[in-house]
Amino acid sequence: MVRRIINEACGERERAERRAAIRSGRIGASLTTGLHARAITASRRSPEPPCPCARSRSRIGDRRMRPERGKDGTMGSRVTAQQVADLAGVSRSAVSRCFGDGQVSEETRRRIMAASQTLGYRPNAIARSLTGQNTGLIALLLAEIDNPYIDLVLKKLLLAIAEADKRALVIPETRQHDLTGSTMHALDYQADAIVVLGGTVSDHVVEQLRGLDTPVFQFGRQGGGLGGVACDNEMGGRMGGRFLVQSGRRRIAYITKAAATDANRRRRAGFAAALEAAGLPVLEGVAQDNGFEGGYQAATRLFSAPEPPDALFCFNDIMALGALQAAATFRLRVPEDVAILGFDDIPMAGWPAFGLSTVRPNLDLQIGKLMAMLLEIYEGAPARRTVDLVQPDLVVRRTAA
Amino acid sequence: MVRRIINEACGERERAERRAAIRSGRIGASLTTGLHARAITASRRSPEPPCPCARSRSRIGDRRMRPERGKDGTMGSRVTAQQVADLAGVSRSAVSRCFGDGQVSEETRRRIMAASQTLGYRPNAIARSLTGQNTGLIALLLAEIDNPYIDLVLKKLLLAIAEADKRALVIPETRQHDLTGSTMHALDYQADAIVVLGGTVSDHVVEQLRGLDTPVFQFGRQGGGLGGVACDNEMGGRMGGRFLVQSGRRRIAYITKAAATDANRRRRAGFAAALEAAGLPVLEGVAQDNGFEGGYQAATRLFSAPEPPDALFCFNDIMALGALQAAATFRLRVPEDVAILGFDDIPMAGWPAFGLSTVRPNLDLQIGKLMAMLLEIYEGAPARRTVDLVQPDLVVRRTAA
DNA sequence: CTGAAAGCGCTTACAG
DNA sequence: CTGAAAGCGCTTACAG
Repeated sequence: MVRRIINEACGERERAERRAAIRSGRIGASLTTGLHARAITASRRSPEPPCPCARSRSRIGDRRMRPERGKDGTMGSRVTAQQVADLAGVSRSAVSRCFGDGQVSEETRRRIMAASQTLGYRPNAIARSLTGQNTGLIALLLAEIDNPYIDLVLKKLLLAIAEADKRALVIPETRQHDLTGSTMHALDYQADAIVVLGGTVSDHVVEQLRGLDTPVFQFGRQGGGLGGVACDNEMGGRMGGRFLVQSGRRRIAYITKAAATDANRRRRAGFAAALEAAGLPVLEGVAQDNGFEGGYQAATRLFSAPEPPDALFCFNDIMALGALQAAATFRLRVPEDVAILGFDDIPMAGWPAFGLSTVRPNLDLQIGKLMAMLLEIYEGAPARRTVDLVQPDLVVRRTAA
Repeated sequence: MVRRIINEACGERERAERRAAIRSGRIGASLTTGLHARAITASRRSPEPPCPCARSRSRIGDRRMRPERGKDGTMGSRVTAQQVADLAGVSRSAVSRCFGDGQVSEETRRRIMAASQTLGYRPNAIARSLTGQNTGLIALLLAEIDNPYIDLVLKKLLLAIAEADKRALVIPETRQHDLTGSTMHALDYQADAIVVLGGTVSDHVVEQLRGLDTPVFQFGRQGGGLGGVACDNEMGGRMGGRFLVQSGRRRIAYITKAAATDANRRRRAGFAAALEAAGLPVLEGVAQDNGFEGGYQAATRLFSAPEPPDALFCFNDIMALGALQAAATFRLRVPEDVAILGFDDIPMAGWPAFGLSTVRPNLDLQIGKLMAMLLEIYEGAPARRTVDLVQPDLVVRRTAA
């Protein structure tokens, strides 16, 4: 055992005296006394001879080279709970309880709120995170950064997270099979959960993420033992295939990039099943990429064949738009000569210029389910391990009817 | 003065003894001794009779209901610097220095790195933020959430921020004239800087942000006394106008939504100046919105007039695409009958389907300049107060030549 | 180069 | 309901 002598108690005593004074009405809790309170605090912090902490304080105060108080009287976020406590004549604990979910008397709450108002106090979320139950941060791992569908997902998710009063730490992950150092750093912020957006990330990365002690969810991706939500891609493929078959098409092609992402495999499987049920083969349309050019070129190749297809089902809308352009180049009438069907229902698909028929994932429902899973962990529930599949809708516009 | 007796020193002594043992070679710094070290730590934390902190610890340990050690041997991020220090036989300070920019001897660094490796230690960024110079967080205030150009900006900025080893806290701001509570909360995370993306946010919001003690920058917006970067919109407007004039157009319209955003005002001013220099008037094309439909309808109205324009300069590419569609509806040849010019050069503009001529902001240069400003504040420089204008380029494709 | 101590701004049992 | 104390996981002068 060792005894240590701590000399900050004088400040404590001053504070207690002041509290008594405020309560007895000898001093009012006004801005003026607030300044007074600050003077007391300061004297506590740097007794003569000036103690080391004074040096340290000023350095930190300096670090952003801004005054403690804004020119317009609003305070910067440097006001601390102690300052509020001093001005209100209560303890720091009371202030904490008042801003947290603790019990505070009406009178105390009133004083604290008034003081906070005056000083412009807002609790430091970082300090809160260090000691509290959670950080309020949700890390969004953006795997497919140039997928316009993911753009949509990201925006809706950002809105939903803000709505739930959480914060989004957005991390662009440029590697597919490993985590970048930048991502690792972002993960050091103790996010309450991680959401992997998009289907291109490898199972290995998912495995790495599972090694962390943070719940991980996936959006638009299945497998890897992670919970999450996804569009029922197989169902979507089946819906598309069935629709084309029923509208009398016989030479039906599926256009996609060769790479076997999970979403692609499933859409294709459902599609193939639908054609097979009708005794039809799947014509192959291989694209260089999953973008406009890819769709354009794959369709061009198909249209140049001796027996061109009478229907195209494209892995996504952008490719379908490329295919649409190819059809125009070949002077094919859409949908009379060739039906074109996309997937995703990006905003552009609905533009009158295109009138693209497509399979629309129920994005809002997916986001809703994901948010529910996310919020469950704040209730102390263990992270889900299953992927919730959400059924898409067929949107019939002009390009396939 | 008050004397306080602190009983944690026993743990300290044990630690010191152990350090000596490790150094003298009596114990090796292996995984096994690592577990041993943890046992010591544990005994320090809960001496018999079990002290209160044991309770508190277990609660916090429980809070995520995960074991201290993953099934595959990887550690969760719950390993602390103290554990590494114990295993390496050094002080917590040494570990901190090793992961920070402090001075550490080669041997010490080796031991610490080995121990960290074994335990899977990564410094807790939140704790670091609380005590360190900065948080490494950059708040991105996303004002125009459905502007596809801002999508592009956001992605590039996310990449640049990750590249600079900073983290992006992305905040969707749905209100134009005030900050939402959600945004206020996000700002409580002590971001090192705030970047306002997009031009639609009001000066009042900018004023509120300036009240915080965090440097604020703006992207694609001028005024309000905030530093930042923006496309030289006036110059862009002038380039567009001059180009149309020089290609022989005489009845030139400017299409935009009536609302007077800053970018709109400037583009229009430059454009009008170019036409005026040629003695030409600006034909007005008023749109409902700044999207595809808006462009389509405004163009439709212009084409229906007794003397339709022979050139359209649109506020942005999406509107220009709408106008292009309107031209097709009117069976107008582009560019022979009517030239169409956009602004932004979104990826779609370059698709062969459109071949949209447009004014291209130099996005990479803008991002580069913004990042430079952002990084300056980490050097202790005061936030810049001026907006750097970056000159755009004219991209001539098929719709105006 | 190194360790002990103090501190960052909060929260949370604990004991009134 | 309230305050004093301990603690969250780090960093950083300070004094060797």
